[in-house]
Amino acid sequence: MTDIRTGHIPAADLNLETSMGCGQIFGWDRRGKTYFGMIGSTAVGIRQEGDRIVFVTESGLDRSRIVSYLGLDVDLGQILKSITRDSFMKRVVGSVRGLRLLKQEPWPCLCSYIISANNRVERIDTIVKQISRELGTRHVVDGEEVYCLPEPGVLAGCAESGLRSCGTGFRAPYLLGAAAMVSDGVIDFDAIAGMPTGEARDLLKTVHGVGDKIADCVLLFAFSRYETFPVDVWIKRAVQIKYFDSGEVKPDEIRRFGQEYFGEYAGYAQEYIYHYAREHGLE
DNA sequence: TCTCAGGCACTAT
DNA sequence: ATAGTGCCTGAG
Repeated sequence: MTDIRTGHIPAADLNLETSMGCGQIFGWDRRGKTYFGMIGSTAVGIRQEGDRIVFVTESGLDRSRIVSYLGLDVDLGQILKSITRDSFMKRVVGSVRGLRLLKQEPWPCLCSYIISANNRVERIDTIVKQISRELGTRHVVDGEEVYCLPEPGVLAGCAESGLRSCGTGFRAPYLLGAAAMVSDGVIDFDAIAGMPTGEARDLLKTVHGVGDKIADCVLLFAFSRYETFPVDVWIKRAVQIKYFDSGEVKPDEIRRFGQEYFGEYAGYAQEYIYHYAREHGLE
C-alpha cells in the first residue's frame, strides 16, 4: 500500500461539489473549499482546483482508491451518451456537468441508507455525522478533525438509547441489526462484491430495515452495479410524469422500466433524473 | 397543529 | 399477492 499524504488527480470531467452534494453520499464535511471525510479507515481532505482534484490523506491510502472513490475510472461521456435516449434525457443530461457516481465504502453506505428511510437528505447527513462523533473514532488530517462511523462490531455493542439520541428514531434497531449481521459475517461485503446483482440484492434485503430501494442504493453506490435503478419518490414521480402519462405506477414496475429502458447504466440515468427533478422540478 | 420527508415492516384482506 | 397504516423527528 502506497503511503500518500498529498497529491493531485486530473479530473477535467468531474464536478466535485455536485457529486458530493447531490444526495448520493453522506457524512462528508465541507470546510471552505475542502471536503473532509473517510475513505475506509483513512481520513481524507479533497478539493477541486479547476481541472484537477487535490487531496490530503492520513497515511495508508492507495491513490487508486481515491480515483475509484470519485468515480473517475469510468468513461462518463460514453455513459451519458448511452442514457440520452430521448429529448427529456437530453435536457436532463445537459443540465449539469461532471456529476459522477461515487464508489462508497459498503458499511457507511448501508448505514446511511438505512437512516435515509422516510428522512430528509440534510437530516440523513446530520445523523450520520452525529453517530460518527458520538460513537465513532476521531481522526486528524491536515490539522482537521474527522470522525469515522463506528465499525460494525463496535456499533453492534452500542446501546439502542445511545443510537436514538443521535436522532435515528425507529431506525435504531435496524442499524443495530445490520451491525450485528455484518460483524457476524452473515452479511459479507467481500462475498457480495462477487455475487450476481440479484443474489446480492436478496441478501441485503434480509437486513431488517432494508427493502428494494435501500438494497438498490447500496448496490449502486457501493458496489458499482450501474444497472440498478433505485426508485424513490422523486424518481417515481419523474418517471410517471415523463414516461407513463402521469398515471400511477407501482415502484417495482418503475424499477423494471428504468432498467430496461436505460440499460447497462440505468443507475446513472437515475442519478441524473433525481438531480434534475430536485433542482428544476418537473413542470 | 399538521403535514411531510429519497421506506419499511406489519397486518388484514 | 396486495393495499392500508404507523413510525422517530424536526422543519415549514
